[in-house]
Amino acid sequence: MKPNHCDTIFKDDQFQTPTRQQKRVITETTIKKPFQQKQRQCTCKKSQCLKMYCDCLAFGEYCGSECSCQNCHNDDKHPEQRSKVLEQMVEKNSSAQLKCNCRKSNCQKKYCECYNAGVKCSELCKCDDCKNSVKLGYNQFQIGNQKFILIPVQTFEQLKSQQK
DNA sequence: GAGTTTGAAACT
DNA sequence: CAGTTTCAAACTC
Repeated sequence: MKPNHCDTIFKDDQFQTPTRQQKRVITETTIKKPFQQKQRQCTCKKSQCLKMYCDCLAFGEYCGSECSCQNCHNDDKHPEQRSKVLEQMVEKNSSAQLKCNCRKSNCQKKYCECYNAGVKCSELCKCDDCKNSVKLGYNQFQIGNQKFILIPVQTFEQLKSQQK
């Protein structure tokens, strides 16, 4: 599995863990280990945390103590099943495009992948009555009133050292 | 906190 | 490919 995740989002002086919907955008940028990452929390009951429904797995992470999942297989005791799913995930992500099929949310709620990632809906989308007018550049996200900028880890580390 | 709504992911 | 079901998160009350 190729290393392909950048998990650092820079917002003023705070750092946040990206959500599942932001992931597809993130995977195209720089890519390294998460920095000061908040433990992801899932509540999976039926998927055994072995499907993309699981937020932790969707990021290639193990479930942790913060999770309240049931019958979790996203741990180091099920390496074969886990790696199999992750390989499929990488294949999908390598050609991933941000597109939604929203019917009722007008692409104005976080149900919409595009909206949640702060990306304007495109012609790839099949959404109904789209009102998603978010117009941020690549690597930028807006959630509520807060804007987020995705930056390379190296840049992040530079900024961090400058702040001291 | 419980129940409902939503749409991606999975399945057929 | 399209339609349906399953699922967990987003949302509402």
